[in-house]
Amino acid sequence: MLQVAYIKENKNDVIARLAKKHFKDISIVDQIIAKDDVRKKTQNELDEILASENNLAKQIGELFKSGNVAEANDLKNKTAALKESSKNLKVELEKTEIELQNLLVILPNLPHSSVPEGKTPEDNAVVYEHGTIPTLKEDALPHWEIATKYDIIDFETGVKLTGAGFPVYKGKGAKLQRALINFFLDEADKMGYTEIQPPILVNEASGFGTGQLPDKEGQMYHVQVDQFYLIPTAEVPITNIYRDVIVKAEQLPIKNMGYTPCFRREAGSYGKDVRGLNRLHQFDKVEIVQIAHPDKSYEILEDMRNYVADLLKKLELPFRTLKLCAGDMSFASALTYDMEVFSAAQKRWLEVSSVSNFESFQSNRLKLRFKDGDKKPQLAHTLNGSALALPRIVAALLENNQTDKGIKIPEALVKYTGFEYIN
RNA sequence: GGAGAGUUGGCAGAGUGGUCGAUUGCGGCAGUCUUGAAAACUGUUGACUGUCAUAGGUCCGGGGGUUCGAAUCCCUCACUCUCCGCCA
Repeated sequence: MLQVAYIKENKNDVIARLAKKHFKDISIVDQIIAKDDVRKKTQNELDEILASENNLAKQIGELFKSGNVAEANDLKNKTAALKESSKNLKVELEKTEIELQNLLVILPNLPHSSVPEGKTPEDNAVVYEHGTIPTLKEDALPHWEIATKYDIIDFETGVKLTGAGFPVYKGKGAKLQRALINFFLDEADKMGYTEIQPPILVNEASGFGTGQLPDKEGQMYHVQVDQFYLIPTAEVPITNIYRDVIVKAEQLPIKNMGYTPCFRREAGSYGKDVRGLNRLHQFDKVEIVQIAHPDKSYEILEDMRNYVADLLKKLELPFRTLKLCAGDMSFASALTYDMEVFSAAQKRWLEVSSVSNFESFQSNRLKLRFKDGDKKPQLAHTLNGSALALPRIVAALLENNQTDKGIKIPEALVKYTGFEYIN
């Protein structure tokens, strides 16, 4: 959520940047400014009346105390009219505030100045490439066939137990999952991130805090009897730890990370995108989250994306880093890097990580602030990234590492899996 | 699931209708003293809104009500704790 004061002071810049993000309804900016003016005016009127009310109440109290009942009762009558108008103004103010809020939540975050122009994934800029794309033999298999061949992932049984998109990992498949999770956790730990094991069901306030609610309500599984939501990413609980929190400036940056299963309804997805492990309803992910001083957040974003790149190098996967164009970025992001690994048998790039700086967009909603000495509290910046999501990593590992001896496990993972080949 | 108690400022903890945005202690910050530090003493120390700056307004778990006036009374919801039940 953007701040009204910022919108007012930088109106033209805000409009230009919204346009860059291909936001359609630019008139909302003017509506917000007008609505806030109404809010201020109503607030002022109300405050004046409340001040008179407070004043009268004080006088009445003193009159009663000094036994001057007649005069006190006289003053009491005067309060009736004031109460009436303050009551009306309160209703009006509340209505205006809700309308203002409803307008504010429509606006996406503003793209950073370095974000490329563009509307679709084709406009994303490749900023880094690493590794060579392996040339596989003619009989190379896509990962869903490899999974069946070695009996390590059972998609059909997942359908039986739950439904499509809930695979069952077995034997070396399950061990590979565990190995990847531990590898990712250990690597993040080495980088000074504090490991968090959060709840994987969250309440409505948390869903709102990180922006999944109200707009993406349909993307989360909802436990209706208790009004809980299954988390679509560990970002939700790990970031909401700091909802309504004022931290000390010296504590920044705060670096947290955690492994959780993630649940996404993915309504509307179909075709090759959902084949095999490409898109699941339940998957595992290690997420890294940082809370940063506004002056440092872009430096930190670079650290984070380099960290994710290093992970992919250690896994010996060919990958590229994209800087997303303004039109392809998520609602809340100011700058996003996507990491894509090349899946050799499918012959396509698969997104395995997304690293973003949200600047103060999330923290404004979360009321996540920091305090520098005795200066006024100000909004912190939040950043997060997947480091990493498992399924597509597994897909790429299986497809790219097909050898005569079976699927070769990358060196860095062997001490976690305890085996060198899946065969 | 049943019964009871509670929710106050960074923390602890007073406050049961008026001068309470809130006693006090701890913690934090500043100063005195000291070569420096500790101790001691003194002062200071919430957030939001609003103003050029003052002023003013709002906030004592959330929401609603009673009253001229509510942290304090009433209703309601949420959460926490204790006991009982169930149980990994």
